[in-house]
Amino acid sequence: MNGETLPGTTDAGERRVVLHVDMDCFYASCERLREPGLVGRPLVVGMGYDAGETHGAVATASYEAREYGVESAQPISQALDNLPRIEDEDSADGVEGGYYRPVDLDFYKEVSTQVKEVLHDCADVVREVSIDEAYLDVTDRTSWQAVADGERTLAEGYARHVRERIDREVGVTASVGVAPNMSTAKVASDHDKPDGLVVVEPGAVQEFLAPLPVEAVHGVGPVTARELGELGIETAGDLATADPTVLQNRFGGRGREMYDRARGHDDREVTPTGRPKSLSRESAFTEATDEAEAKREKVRALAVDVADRARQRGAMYRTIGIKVVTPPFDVNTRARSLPGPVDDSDLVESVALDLLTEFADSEVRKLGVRVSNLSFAAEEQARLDGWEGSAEAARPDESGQRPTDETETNDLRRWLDADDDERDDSVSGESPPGRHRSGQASLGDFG
DNA sequence: TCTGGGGTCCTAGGACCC
DNA sequence: TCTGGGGTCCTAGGACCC
Repeated sequence: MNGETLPGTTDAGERRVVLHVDMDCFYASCERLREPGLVGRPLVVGMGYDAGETHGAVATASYEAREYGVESAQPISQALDNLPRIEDEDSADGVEGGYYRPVDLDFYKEVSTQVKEVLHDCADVVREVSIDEAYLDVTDRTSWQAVADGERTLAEGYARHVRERIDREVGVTASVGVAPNMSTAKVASDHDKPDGLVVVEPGAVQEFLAPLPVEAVHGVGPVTARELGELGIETAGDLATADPTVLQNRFGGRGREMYDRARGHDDREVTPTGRPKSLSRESAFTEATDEAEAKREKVRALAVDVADRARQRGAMYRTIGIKVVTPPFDVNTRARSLPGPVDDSDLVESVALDLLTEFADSEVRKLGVRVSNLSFAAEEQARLDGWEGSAEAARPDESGQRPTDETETNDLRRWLDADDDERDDSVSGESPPGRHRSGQASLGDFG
């Protein structure tokens, strides 16, 4: 192409080549990797499911299982109605039924790591979205240039190569969407699953999107789709030709966003995966309970879990919250922010339990604990070193701890020591002590 | 059909400050 | 006495995604 651009692609952004890689029913593929006998059979992987049980929900169903009406997020009990479990797997040949396995996230993460290694090898910038999904910017590795037969592009060949490498080196299949921007690539990868490859060239974006239902647009879920339907907007094409002012008035910032997406406009850069914003753990009761000690026990366990995970990832948190799901399915959240970032399991536990007291008498079906307002020690330290301009001030002393402001330290100490009533007063009355600047606050630091 | 676990981003109101 | 507006932080909830 000698550096020329196709008609209608004068916009520099249109020359980008973005891949969206979406692993096909990933959990099921992982199970088949270590249990090849499951290949070609209906397979259901259940979350909160134990072998032989009926509780939990479907995390992933293989395409063979989907034929029976088993869907993601379905209760296992319902999946079993649609697809009876094969009880005697050793003599299951020719027997009608499905195979059920509990989720084994650690194993799936190992497989995911192998896939991500291939992806990072194939692209300069990789944004990992989840365990089984990523965006790649491969503009510097390929282009939209047509190859010999004029019907394909270099980009398509490159995407094919990425897919084949994943299959060959890891042994699982992926669907790949190729487009000049992220949102279109995402829709493209969804368009032909499993084992699909859909290429949307810069000049063909609107034409590709127009006939799709609005739900195909990333960010449009069931609630928004229903509201759009009331406005007579059924397809992405309808959305693309709707009045953006009307959309904005009705949906706020999201309105403009879905309008742009439906038109195939998306100038977001593919940026590498960032730090998490929050960490949480949640767990459901087999049956809703109003028993206070059972609830407290669960919250304690979740708190310890979350705090552990935060520590493993080097995260400190300034906000601790709980989630309480009451029947029929009401989600309540409560949160409390601390004066400074901490890394303290006991504190997560005590704050979470304190927040739970409001629900002491409630019937509860599910509980969660979350930490947010995260900061990461190494990063924070580097930033502070830069900002404060004084490496001396920020350097850890011999005990490995950084010098801290004494007033703030005492304030935080007092805040932490205060019993609930006092703390409530200090939070709602006088303002709590100022944010702890060092970014290193930990209960242990003040003992 | 009584609904699993982990996230993200946005909105809206109130407190508080200038 | 009545009268403003802007900005930030916090909490709670909602929609969405995988």
